Amino acid sequence: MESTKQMENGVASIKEEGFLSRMALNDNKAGMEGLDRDKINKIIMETSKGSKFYENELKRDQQVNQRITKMMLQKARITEQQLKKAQAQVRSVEKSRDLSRVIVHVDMDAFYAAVEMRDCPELKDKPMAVGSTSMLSTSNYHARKYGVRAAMPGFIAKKLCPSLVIVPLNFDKYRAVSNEIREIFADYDPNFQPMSLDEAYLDFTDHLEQRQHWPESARTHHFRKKAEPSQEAVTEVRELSPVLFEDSPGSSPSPVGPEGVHAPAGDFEVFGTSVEEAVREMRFRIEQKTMLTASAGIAPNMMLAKVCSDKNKPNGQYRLPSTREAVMDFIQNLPVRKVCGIGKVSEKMLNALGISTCSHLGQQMALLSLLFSETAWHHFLEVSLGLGSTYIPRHEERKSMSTERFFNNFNSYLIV
DNA sequence: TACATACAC
DNA sequence: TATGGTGTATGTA
Repeated sequence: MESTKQMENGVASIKEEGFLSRMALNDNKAGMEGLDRDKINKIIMETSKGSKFYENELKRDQQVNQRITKMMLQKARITEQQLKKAQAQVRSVEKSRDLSRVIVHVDMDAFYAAVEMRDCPELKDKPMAVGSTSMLSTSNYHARKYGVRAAMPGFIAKKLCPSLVIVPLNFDKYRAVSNEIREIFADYDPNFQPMSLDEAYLDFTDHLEQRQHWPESARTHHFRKKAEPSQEAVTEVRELSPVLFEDSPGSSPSPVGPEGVHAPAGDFEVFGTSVEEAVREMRFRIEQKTMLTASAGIAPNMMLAKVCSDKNKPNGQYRLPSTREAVMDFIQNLPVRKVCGIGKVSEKMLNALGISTCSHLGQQMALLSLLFSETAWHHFLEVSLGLGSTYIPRHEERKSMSTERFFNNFNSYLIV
């Protein structure tokens, strides 16, 4: 009874934009909190109206709406048997919970935009995006305040922010930086899994075990060398690191960590042996090597680590403790849309059922078993319990990305 | 098997 | 003027 009531409330309170939700701004990204969605969406709609693209999106949205009405018709009363069956599955899947691994998700902050800002300091204080007038790949945090974000066409972004500077893509540069950060990743997990040029999953478990026996010297890392006396007046190099966000958490704030970390007084810093310290060290090395910042999430599985890496973005990290209680707590109010694999369509369908957070998901497993395929349902079930993969497939095992392979071959071909 | 849809980057 | 290109996974005819 209680759950039905909650559902009705849910339906009533869904952020009302059932109309063309696929076109609306997706502010599900760091640096986009508290924007005037209505105003932004109005501009997006007005600019898009009548275009071929708009008509197509309209059609697709209606298709999804049809799926939803169909689903609502199927939404018969849940039998006691289905409820029991769902509960049994929950218990069984719960038993598979594995909290023994330490998974890290690393993600460069506004990657392409940050590279361009690094190489052209004039861009630093300006709202800018990388891409073209027809499509943007990413935007800096300045631009995000205007609602300008990745996957938005440049001409619409220009309407939202007339002073926006659009820089064309320099893939060769991003690829070079990517190689640099991957070298660092490999020191922590030789089998790390890159998801794109700027993002990877790492299993830190083995590294942490080794690390406990490491001397300080192995945990000491130097700041990028300062100006040589012979060189022309180069100011403190750290200042060259692009400032992404005014109140950025920063990567080296902890003057005294839990393990009595050395304050970064000299030109080096000693990192501790905990996970946090190891990850902070990795981010420090990335910043020193590339002058770009990364964010990271630490959790017992990939699904959670991914969500965590977004939590203190940019230039921050977040660790979710490896206890069932901490995980369930974390999941509680997590919007389903934040979960990797749940996109705009799934979100809309779930919303129609009054489900917007992961705890709602858990409350409605019986109903969902009625309306979704076995695999989709199983995914929802795992999400609602905060479960995810704890095994990161090694490099060779991965289904190769053709572009990656192509470029690697291309490079070696050039070298020869 | 072939095609469509959803999703991610 | 104008809304990517490419890969994986899944569902269906």
